Amino acid sequence: MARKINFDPPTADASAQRAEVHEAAPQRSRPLLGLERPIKQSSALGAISHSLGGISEKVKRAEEIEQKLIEGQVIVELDPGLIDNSFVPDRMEATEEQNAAFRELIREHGQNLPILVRPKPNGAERYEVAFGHRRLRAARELGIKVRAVVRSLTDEQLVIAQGQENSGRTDLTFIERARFAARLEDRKFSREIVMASLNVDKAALSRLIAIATRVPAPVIDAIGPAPAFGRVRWQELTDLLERDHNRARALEIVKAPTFRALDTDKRFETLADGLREKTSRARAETWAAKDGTHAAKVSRAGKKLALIFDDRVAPRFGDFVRERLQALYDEFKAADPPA
DNA sequence: GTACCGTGTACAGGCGTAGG
DNA sequence: CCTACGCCTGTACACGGTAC
Repeated sequence: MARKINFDPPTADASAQRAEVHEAAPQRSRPLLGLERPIKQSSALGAISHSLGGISEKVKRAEEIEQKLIEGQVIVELDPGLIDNSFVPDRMEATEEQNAAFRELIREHGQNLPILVRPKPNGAERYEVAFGHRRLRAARELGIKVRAVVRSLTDEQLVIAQGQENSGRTDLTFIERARFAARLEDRKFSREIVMASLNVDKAALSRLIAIATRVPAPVIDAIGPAPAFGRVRWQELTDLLERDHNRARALEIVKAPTFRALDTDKRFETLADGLREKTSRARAETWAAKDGTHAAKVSRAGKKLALIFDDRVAPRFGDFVRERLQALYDEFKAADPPA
């Protein structure tokens, strides 16, 4: 299990730096409307590391992470127009139905949990969201203020907060996580940071990045988040894409209007099926004897090779071969002994 | 040579679902 | 309701490459 990273600097002046962070948000002269409700001063971010072990429900865990991140901070109401999305996107675009449902939830019950933003590092009078993208979007669309906690965060802290919140909630699909990891890697974040952000170990991170970079971006975009498919199926698709001319074929398949009309999981399945068919057909060949009889078919799929005998073409030839498998195997071993 | 890192493979456990 | 099954996820471990 990868550990959570501690946001507090491990130096002797950690408390001084924390105090600075706490003061930073209220001091900035930004058009902050609405309430300013100090909760309590505490070692908010650092506490994440110690408190999540026994909580089983994912949503509770995500909320706990959020609580720790916003604990001790001032909640303000911000104009969504002043807030930009994270510089590293994570979630793929939700469907309009999902957005509408979430919007209605906010409209009816209000925004219970604040989002986390940081002042833009370039000094402009704008903010950048670490987590709460959906709440922000809903507020934008409803034309209402969004309740937010403002913290000064480094780039590393921002992506860790963003990633850990998503990991806790597990509402990012495998490919969304893979993309997020690859984007962080692209931006030269250390493996340490990316591992902490996604809450994965180095092996898992390696797989995430490998898949996100080996599958062409247009293919991922065309498939979408595919929530029904995890690491194994994406790995399989990645392998399929790297065989023969499957890459070009995949790009053709995803362009088709009929493909785009499917939902995201169906798109994944359709593409995988299409590439599998192509692979097996391309590798199936007929073996012809010297007398011209098409006595067997050889079909290769991945690491498996199948021989198919047709009794109508070469009666009993299949049984003949089967009875001699041991002799063939012995001959094979003698000719090609293991190293 | 040793330590570390990234990668790939195999396996076990958990979870959801279909079928009896 | 129980069981079998398939799939996803986390983990352990081995291997190759690289830095020291």
